[in-house]
Amino acid sequence: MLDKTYDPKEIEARRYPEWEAAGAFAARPETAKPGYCIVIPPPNVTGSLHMGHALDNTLQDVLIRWRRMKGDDVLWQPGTDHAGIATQMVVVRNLEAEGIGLALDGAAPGGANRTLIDREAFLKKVWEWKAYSGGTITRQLRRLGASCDWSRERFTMDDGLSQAVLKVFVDLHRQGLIYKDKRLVNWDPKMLTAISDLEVESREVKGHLWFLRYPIEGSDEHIVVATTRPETMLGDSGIAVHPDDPKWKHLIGRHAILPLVGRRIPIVADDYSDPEKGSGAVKITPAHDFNDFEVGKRHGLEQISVLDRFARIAGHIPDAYRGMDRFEARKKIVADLEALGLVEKIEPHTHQVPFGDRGGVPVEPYLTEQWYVDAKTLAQGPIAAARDGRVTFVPARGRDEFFRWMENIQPWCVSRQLWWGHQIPAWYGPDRTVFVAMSEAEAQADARGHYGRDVALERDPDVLDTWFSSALWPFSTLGWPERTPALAKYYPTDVLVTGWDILFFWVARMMMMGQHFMGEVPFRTVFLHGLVTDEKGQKMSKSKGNIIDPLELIDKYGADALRFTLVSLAAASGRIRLSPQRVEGSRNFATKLWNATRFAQMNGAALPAGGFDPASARLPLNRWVLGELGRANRAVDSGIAEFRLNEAATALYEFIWGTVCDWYVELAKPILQGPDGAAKDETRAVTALVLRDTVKLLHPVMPFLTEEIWDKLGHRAGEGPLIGAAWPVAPAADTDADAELGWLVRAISDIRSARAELNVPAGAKLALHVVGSGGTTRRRLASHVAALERLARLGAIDASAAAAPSGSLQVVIDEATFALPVGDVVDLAAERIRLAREVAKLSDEIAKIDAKLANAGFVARAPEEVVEEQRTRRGQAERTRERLSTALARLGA
RNA sequence: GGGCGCGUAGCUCAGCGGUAGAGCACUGUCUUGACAUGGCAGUGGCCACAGGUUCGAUCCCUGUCGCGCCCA
Repeated sequence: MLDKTYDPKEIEARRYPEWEAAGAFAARPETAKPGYCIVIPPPNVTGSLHMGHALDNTLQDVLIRWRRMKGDDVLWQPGTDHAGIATQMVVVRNLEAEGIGLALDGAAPGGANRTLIDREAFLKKVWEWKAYSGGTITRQLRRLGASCDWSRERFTMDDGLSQAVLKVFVDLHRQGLIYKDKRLVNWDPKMLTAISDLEVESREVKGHLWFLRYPIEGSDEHIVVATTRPETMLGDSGIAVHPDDPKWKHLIGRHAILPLVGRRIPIVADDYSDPEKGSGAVKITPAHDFNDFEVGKRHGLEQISVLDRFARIAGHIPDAYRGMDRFEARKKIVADLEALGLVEKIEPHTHQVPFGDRGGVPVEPYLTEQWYVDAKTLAQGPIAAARDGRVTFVPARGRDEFFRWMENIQPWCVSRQLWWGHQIPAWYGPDRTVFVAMSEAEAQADARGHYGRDVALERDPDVLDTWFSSALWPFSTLGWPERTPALAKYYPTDVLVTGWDILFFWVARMMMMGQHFMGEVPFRTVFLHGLVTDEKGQKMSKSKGNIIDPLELIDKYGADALRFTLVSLAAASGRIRLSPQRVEGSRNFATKLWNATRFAQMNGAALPAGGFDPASARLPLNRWVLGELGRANRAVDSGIAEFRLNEAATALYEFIWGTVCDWYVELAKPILQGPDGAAKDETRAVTALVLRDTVKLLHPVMPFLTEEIWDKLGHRAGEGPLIGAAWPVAPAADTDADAELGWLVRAISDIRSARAELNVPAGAKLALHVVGSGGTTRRRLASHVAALERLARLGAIDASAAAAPSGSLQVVIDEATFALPVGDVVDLAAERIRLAREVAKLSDEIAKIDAKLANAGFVARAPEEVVEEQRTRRGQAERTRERLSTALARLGA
């Protein structure tokens, strides 16, 4: 017997290790079963589970568990990525606490007795950290119930995956698709590395707009430029004005003399300048601004770097500023210009400033040599695949977003100035000739061929962007470059589940690499979901303090409740507002099923030894619920198959709570608690069957609860754990049984409504006199007498009364009028009002339908069945209204 | 500024050409042998606004207003 209350904590702690130990999550590539594969979007090894992970992985687990039950050989490939910057930061911070720093060129010496460690020693520390703390998030995924094949867990820095990274880099380089270039990058002056667009976040900053006057050469005139970054003026190499700007166009072709520096810089015409903004003239600093870089290229302007990698003033600049921090320099430069009378005005100005999301300081556009991937060329395959449907997006508009990005793609900067990551396999000769090779030995051989002798080679110190290795994830995790059986069976994978936010950064890159190296798309479907926010729709963030921790919700309500909630909300477009209240509701749903199971157990629900064929059920009640089970089965199945997981959740909720608990269980009580016999045997069998299949249907969404019930119902003994059970067959519906139970539900509901409305005491048993009943009604009354008595609180039933007793409450069900004498328990005036309102409601409906039918266009053009339906509805309403009017008349005016 | 999405019950959201739905909240009532983490019955909606297409529009089209996201 089940405990009185459902305790998710205890169940979940017990069930997961059981599954894992039994190998229930393991893929079996050697079997003949068709393969189904999802690769996990690898979380950062430094990460811990947040709500976004909870959603993403719940959706994946639903798909995986469902396909597993449908008979596929599923592989949910788990793992983590090495998160270059994040991990290096974490470890550096830990080392700092121990008084250890990195022996980086130019690193601040820090405290006097600080130890500096070299690259090799540092990497050892990182691996030590990983061994100790790197498993946090995978442990947390287990608490969520994720049925990943942990025996195949991968890490982007593993030997195999590193081998894949090497090969990809070397191959792309040989194919001319990786090259070195000097361009502007997002430079993090705190982390001292280039970072990707993804690692940059715009923050709104209250700053100023400085209007600076630059003297025009050979004249007393000045040109006024507006800038948010006066300190970069040291690197100005031109001024742009709009070609049609009446204020400045006369200066086009002239030169200005850069204050403080004395450089002669040209004034050029470029429609990048907006005459409406600022002063209409823009100072151009090609080495320190992405837009200026482009403008500079168009006009052949010099690229003058005036910052070093710490964002200190450096280069060909007046010595007065040398070595100053960029923000100090800003103050001094503005003060110096003011002293010269060259500051026209200063306006407060709010603007977007790019910050490094790890370092937390403003990112500097910085001119450096870096390694680039020719993304434009690699994007052609993915664009074609999305166009011809080899890859589909859910929802479909993901495809348009994908095109927009892919068609405007920029070269991808893949080098990072870090120690933790895949070191770039490039070696430089004494004259900086570069040799890219799989190993130092190969590079040496190449160098010997080039120079005609052995030379000393120096390896490129940089590492690759973490996304570079993540891009290979769908095939590197399956063993590539080895041709493993797993690779053969599971590539292309089936679905990639992720948020909109990394569609470009990750999905696009996996497609580029997958198609280039495997010749096939990495996945068939990209399933995109929204961002989880708090209940006010605010993005969760530490600084706002509105983070809802999934683990806290799991502790409080259970993983199943959290999963059910997330799946229910998965259709919400854009963002998913999660409130603990909603999770509480899902926990209540779990409790409801738990208690229905208790009821079944207490009433001897069990499948007969030889099994039970649903088609053999005789009782309309049982035939009806089996039909409903079949409908629920199809709704859940198609909901998951078509990625409308919220519809699957709704179907489960309605079936379990609305159909089974509210009606089937209640209607079955008289039988189960009545005399022994065929009806009782059948109902016990059907109850058991419904419950057995229900937990199967619910299992992908609520795995723990269902596994527990499955076990407690005794199925585990014969059939093994639920996780490995087969998806149930949907029983057929029976229209006669549907009609009969529909009638019964209507009769009970209508009687209950009337009673409640007239304040008939809940416990009062009323006699029922059915007037005008036809044969079907009389037969139905006879077979459901016990249910009616119990659920509608009735006493004696007269199925074919000649007339309604005076002082009756009256309810019309089809052709019959159900009269329930209430005597003086009830105020009959209230009943008259109630009936009159019912009549009025029907009259309204009839009038509406009449207006439709009177419309010649409707009758002529609407489909015949729609018109017919209106006529039928009108007829029914009319007949019901007549009977209600008669009932009303019977009460006297 | 460019692109996209969203305005449906008090709140959070489904639905998306032919009778407006759910959860939560709220009201009344019930300690009935599965369940008070519950039962039963209710209240609550010019489906943002204005045009258009259509026999018919919450749903399709156009515009307006409001909100959000992404890219500049």
